[in-house]
Order: sequence, then C-alpha cells, then structure tokens
Amino acid sequence: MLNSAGVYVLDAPYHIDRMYSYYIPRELSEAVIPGALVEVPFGNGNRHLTGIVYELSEAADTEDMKPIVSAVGFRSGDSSMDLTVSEPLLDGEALRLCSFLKEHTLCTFGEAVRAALPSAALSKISESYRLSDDVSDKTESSMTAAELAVANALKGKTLTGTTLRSRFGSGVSSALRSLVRRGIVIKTEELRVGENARYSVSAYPSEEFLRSEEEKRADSSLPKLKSERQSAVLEAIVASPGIEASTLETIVSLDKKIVKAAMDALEKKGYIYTEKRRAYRNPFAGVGESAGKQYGGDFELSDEQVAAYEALLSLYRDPAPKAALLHGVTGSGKTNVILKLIDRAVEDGKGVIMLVPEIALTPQTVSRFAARYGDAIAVIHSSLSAGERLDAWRRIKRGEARLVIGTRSAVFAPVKNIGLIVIDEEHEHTYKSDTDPKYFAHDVASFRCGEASALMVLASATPSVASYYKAVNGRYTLVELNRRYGSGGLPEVEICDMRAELSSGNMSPLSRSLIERIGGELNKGRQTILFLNRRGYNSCISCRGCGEAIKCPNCSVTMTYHLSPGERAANVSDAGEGYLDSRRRSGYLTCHTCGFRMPVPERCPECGGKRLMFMGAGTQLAEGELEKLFPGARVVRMDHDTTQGKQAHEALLSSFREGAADILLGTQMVTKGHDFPKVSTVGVLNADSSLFYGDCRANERTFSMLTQVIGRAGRSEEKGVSVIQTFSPESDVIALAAAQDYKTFYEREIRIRKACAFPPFCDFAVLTLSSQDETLLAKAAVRMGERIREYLASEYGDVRTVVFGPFEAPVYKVQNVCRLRYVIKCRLNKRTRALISALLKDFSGGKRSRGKAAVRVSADLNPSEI
DNA sequence: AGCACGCCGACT
DNA sequence: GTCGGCGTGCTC
Repeated sequence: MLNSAGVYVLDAPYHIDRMYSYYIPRELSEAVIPGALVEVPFGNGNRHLTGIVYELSEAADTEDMKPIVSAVGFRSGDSSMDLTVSEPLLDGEALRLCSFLKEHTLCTFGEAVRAALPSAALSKISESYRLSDDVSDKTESSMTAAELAVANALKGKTLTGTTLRSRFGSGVSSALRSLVRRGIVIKTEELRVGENARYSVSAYPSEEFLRSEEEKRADSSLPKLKSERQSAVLEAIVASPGIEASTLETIVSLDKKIVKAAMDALEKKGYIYTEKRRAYRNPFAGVGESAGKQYGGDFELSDEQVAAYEALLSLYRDPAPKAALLHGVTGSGKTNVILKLIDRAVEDGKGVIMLVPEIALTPQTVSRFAARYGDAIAVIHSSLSAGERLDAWRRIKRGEARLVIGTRSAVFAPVKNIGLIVIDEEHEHTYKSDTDPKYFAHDVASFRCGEASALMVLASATPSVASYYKAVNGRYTLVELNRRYGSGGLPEVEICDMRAELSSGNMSPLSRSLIERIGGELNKGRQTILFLNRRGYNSCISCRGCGEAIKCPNCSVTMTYHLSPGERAANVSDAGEGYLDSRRRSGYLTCHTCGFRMPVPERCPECGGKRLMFMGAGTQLAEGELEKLFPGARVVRMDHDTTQGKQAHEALLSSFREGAADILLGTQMVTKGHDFPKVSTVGVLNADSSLFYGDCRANERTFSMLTQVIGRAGRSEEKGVSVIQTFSPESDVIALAAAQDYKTFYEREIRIRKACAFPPFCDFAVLTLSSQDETLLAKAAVRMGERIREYLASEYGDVRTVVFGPFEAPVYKVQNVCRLRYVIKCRLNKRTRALISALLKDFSGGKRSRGKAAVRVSADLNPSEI
C-alpha cells in the first residue's frame, strides 16, 4: 500500500527546499495523488503550510511521520464541468518540469510551481478567523489593545485574513498569530480554487418537440404557443440549435431577463433543453477577423519554402525528439512555413506552442493565428488579468485550446500531446526570465519536447550565436531560407559619421543627410521611421562646477529629464539666459530604474553650483527637433511614455499605417512587427548605444537590431534606404548588418568567442548578494569569496572554474538595495550546479535582522546580460 | 521563512 | 526571583 507521500512545501526558502515525507491518512488516500495540493504540518510549531505532492511511496514505518492534513484537487463551483480531484493541478509532465527547473535554474520547487501555474490557481488559499468558544474575561484582560480590537471584531462572526488586514492594516498579523497561539482565536485555512467562473447557456430544441413539430405539420389543429416572445425565442432556437443565450438576446432583440424567462418556460414545457457551459474570457477572440483574413485561407509556398517545410516535416515525423533552427532572411516568409507545419500538427491532433517575444509588438502574427485556427487557440501574455490567464490555462488543460501562442511563460502551457514548440525570433533576450526562476525558454521547450518526443523549431533572421553554433555542430538541424520572397531587394544603407557632424557644429541628434532625406520623403508624401533607443528629453544632467551628474537618491543611475505631459518640446529653450528656468518649468527628473520623480533642482545637489548642463538626446527631444525642422510634418512618438494604455501600441501603429502621420519616432518597439508599404526611409539615430555595453553579446544584439531596422526599409514598392548614424562608422558589425550578411557576422563572432572562451564555449553563473546594509553586504561578499575558495580547494576540487569578483552589479543600487556579485566562468553541469547550489544554501539562511534575511543571495545561470 | 529553545538584562 | 530581549538551530 502506498501510505506515504513526498511533498514539496510551496513557500520554503532555498536551503530547506526538498521533499518531505508525510503519511497519508486513510480518508485521504483517494485525494492524495501526485500533483495534488495538500496542507501539511511543518516545523516545530506544526503550522499548516501548502505543499504539492510529488510522489507516493511505501513506508515500512509511518509511526514518526506527520500526517497530511487535507488535500485539494482542482475543483470549482460546478464540479461536473470541471477538473476534479482525479485530475490534479499538475500532471506528471508538469511535476517533472518543475523538478527540471529546480535543478537547472537553482530555484525552489515552489518557485517552479508558481512559474508553471497561473497565479490565480494558487492564490485562492484563504484563511479565516473566529473566536474560540471558551474566551473568559480574564483572557481579555491579558490582551493588548490591538488584540482586543481584533477579538471584538470577531465577536459572533468569522472573518477572512484579507478582510481583517484591510480593516486593521497589515499590522494585525502579529496580533492574530499571538491570539491563535494562545487558543483564543481559531484559524481555518481553506483552498478554494477556481472561483469567478462565468457561464454561457446554449439552448437546443428537444427531441419531443421536433417530433411533435412533424406531427403538427400533418395536423395543424395542435396547439400553438400563446406567448409571442416564447415563440420568437423557440423559433430562433429551432433555426440554430445550440445557440447561446447572449446571441439569442440580440436576434430576438429582447431584454436579458425576458429571454431567460422565455427559455425557462420553454424548458419547463419540454420544448427545449439548455446546456450550461463555462464561458472563458478570450480577449483575442475575433481579433483576426479583419487583419488576418488574407492569411486565414490557403496560400502557396515557394519552392524554397516547400523544401524548408519538408525538411521540418521529416523531423516532426521522426518519433525521436528533434530540434531545428529555421534561419530565414528578413522577408523570406518563415511564418508561412511555420503555419504549414502547425497545420500538419493540428491535423494530427497534436498540441502546439508558439512563442513570440512580445505580444503587443506582434499583433499581426497573433491575428494570422486567430484567423486560421479560431477558438482552438489560446493567447497568453503579460497584460492578461489573473482571471483571463486562469481561463486560458483551463481551456488548454481541458484540451479546448490545442494551440497556444504567447510570450515566454506560455512555454509552460499545459498543452496535451505536444507535437511542436516554435520559438519565433529566437534570438530575442525576452526568452530569458529575469525573475526567479531565471529560466531560458529554449531550455524549457527543449525539455518538454524531449518528454513528448516533439519537435522544437527556433526561427530567426539573425539567430543567436549560441543557437547557430548548435546548428553548425549538428545539435540542431539547420534549415535555411535565403531568398527574399516577393518584391524589394536589399535596401541601400548609408552609414553616417556623427563625429563629423559634431565637429562641423551640428549638435542635433539628426544628421544633415538624414534631415535632407526626411524632407524629400515628406515632399513625396511618403513616410519615415526613426529609431532612438532612449526615452525622455535629456538623459543626463551634469554640473559644470563639479562635473557630477545628478543621480537618483535611491539608485545608482543618472536621472533623466522628461517633459511634463502636454508640454511642447518647442517651448524648451536650449541655451542662453532662461535655459535652466525653462527646463524647470517644462519638466521634471525621473529615474528609469525605480520611477522616482523630482523637480529639476535650482542648484547642483553636490556642490551647489548653478550651471547645470542638460545632455543626451531622447525621443522627446528628437520629436521637438523634428517639429522645428519640419513644421508641417505629423510626428508620432512611440515609447514607454506614449504606450501605457492596453491597446496603445496597436493604435499608434495602425494610425501610422493608415497615413495619419508622416514620421514614426520611437524606441525599440518601432523596429518590430509591422510592415509599412509607404515607408522607404528608416533612420537609426544612435546605432552604437548598444555596442559599448561591455557585454559579450553586445555585438550580437547590435547586429540583430540593425538587421531588423534595415529590413523595415525594404518592404515597400520603392527602393528602401536606411541611414545608420554612429560614432564608430568603421565598425564591422554595422557594415555586416548593412550587407545583411549573417554568416560572415557569425564566423567573425564565433572566432572571437572561441578566442576569449566566451559562450557558447563556456557558461557564466552570476551569484548576486543584495542588502540595504552596505557593511553587512561587504562582509557577506568576503565570506562568500572565502567559501568559494574553500569549496574549490576541497569538496569541489575537481571543478574547473574561474571566479571573478566581488564586483558591484552594473547598477549597484536599486531602490536602496545594494548588490555585489561574483561571476563564475565554468561549464555548467551537475557538478558546477551542485557547487552553486551549495553556495546558495550556505548564504540563503544567513544573518537576519528583524526576522528578515539581512543579505539575500540569488543565482543567475547564463544571464542575458552580464 | 517562522518558530522553539536558550541564555542575559530590567522589572514586579 | 521572572518576563522578554533576540541569537541559534531545525524543519518529514
């Protein structure tokens, strides 16, 4: 008999996170299955914590084991329609996936579970409090004021923790704990999962009714319905069986309540029957109606595309798990090949996950999918509400949605019988998570494909060097699309030396050549896209007296000057008497790291000097420049500040596409997604901003960004032109991007990586210590250095690493938390991970101040930036 | 993280 | 003498 369960506690800190064995009381033997949520006593105080059952086992002796208190599956109000205890929150594959994540990203099992489940699935754990029956007067006298207040509020009723906290503030927690400990208040914890369900009702004519209708035709004397409303409703139902109540309302144009009453009456008479179904919120339902129609139907593949499709198809058909890299130059029609492959998988009854870097920037891709696959798709992205996310998750889990399109986290979608996982624009850095668990979507996808014997397809015009290396070495199958599909050759590229502009006295962020081109395009009634990867007006304010730049009081970054909402850049004077006053009136300083804002100071905060210099051009300044240079031109600025609303990206882009503006100026977000037929000039205002990043992937990022931007210019009827403004015009990276020559770029880059032993020839592990207390932080960093040396000299003597550090993190202080880190260069494997895990354990339970850890540790294996 | 146990200072 | 400060150690 399987009488014990291995349980992971959800909120365990890293150093105690492991499987704990509990015995299963007989009455819970049905409910306690792998993947179930359980409540277990934990620690000396036996406080009840939530855990996940990982596995069941047979224990000879359960005497000294603690029992599982309760078990909860995934139940909702309407259990007949939903997942019940027999189908746990996490299935076997999901459990193994969490285990994989724990092992590979060094997170806790609970963190892995939270990554794999929508937050709402676990957040419904509510605790409620009531007074114990035997509260005497003398216990009351022993209470503090706060405790007494809580006790009074609980007189005669039961309140939830949330209610109590909202009424008394979060400070009640300690009073509650004390009351519970003394037995004055009883705490009950309840797991209620899956509330806020919405239902849709569909109606069908009953069998009897249809039969009687036939008879009626023969004998017209049979009774007819007296109510006009009822007959109208009935007629509509007979006309379209399975019609939804909401549709019915619009057809018969009657009020909700009246339709409901009519349906009830008809059901009572036995004329119809209704079916209640969970209504899922699908915010992307119908999105493809217009935009994606052209792609919804069938399309022909070119010869080259057919070859690529067939290569992928044979990998897909192979029963062993496979991985392919689809390298297709911009405009080669990668998406068409992928769509065909997905068609195949869907026809086979397989599940498919398609990852995209950012949904807001790829509405066209989403539309194509929505138009093609309709209700069978689920869209997952960061701006879904918790409820929408849960709905999507359920639709997938129940098999109603077999095709998932979404951002990074969609790689965990509980798709059954996976046949294919596609990672589009695979080089994008968004596929690496920057919060715990710090996973890389490629690794998760690869693991899942391995489990399901599915095919993983990475697609990009500019693959990451790491992926291309794997393809070259046969770990992935390389599939290429080299021909541009349709019109347009390579756009002409002009590399513009900004040093020359500066020395000839042009202080503007726009070179004379670009200004001239924009003017020409305006005259021809054509459009221009300008890319400037810096938002705000000025990026740096420095004091002429002491040379210091104004920094955020909470972070170690310089503050950016922004115009106040509604303020026109034209009102800001650039020099002369009123320079500072004008800046003070028109805007404020803000920190891009923590969001802190303050007015522009009158004097330098460091030395009190009055001569402040505003430097560095952002999108707001560039917008002002354009308005001054081209007074009649309509400029759309697209950056973080103008795209706050839910559909803001799409709104700005489509207004530009429809010709409502002449110039689209913006940050990164203007470089992706849409094709604009009336755009033939694209300008990159600061091409080297990413070149000097000090990161080994800086070249890679710059290359793919430039390639992408240049590609934008070549999609119109007219010959495209890209103007690349740079302070390092001799850069090979820029020249290769201009030639759209990925292979040469790769060859050059891989040689450098090999020579320096950089990824993919090694891995980096970054251990970060963080604290508000700089002295404690420094001490911890010293101890960590010693610990690393000790380990490498003894237990981990066989591990070959190079340890660098401690260094300050690139941004040392964020919101008053300082960070020091060690960078460990090594080859990641079981041994090196064990070493880093040991270090995490040693430092995750360290010194505490006021109960909280004074210094926190975290590890990032192969971070996206170093 | 949270809670118990344990050893020292300021109180009834 | 003891109540309670928080340093240390453990969690099936």
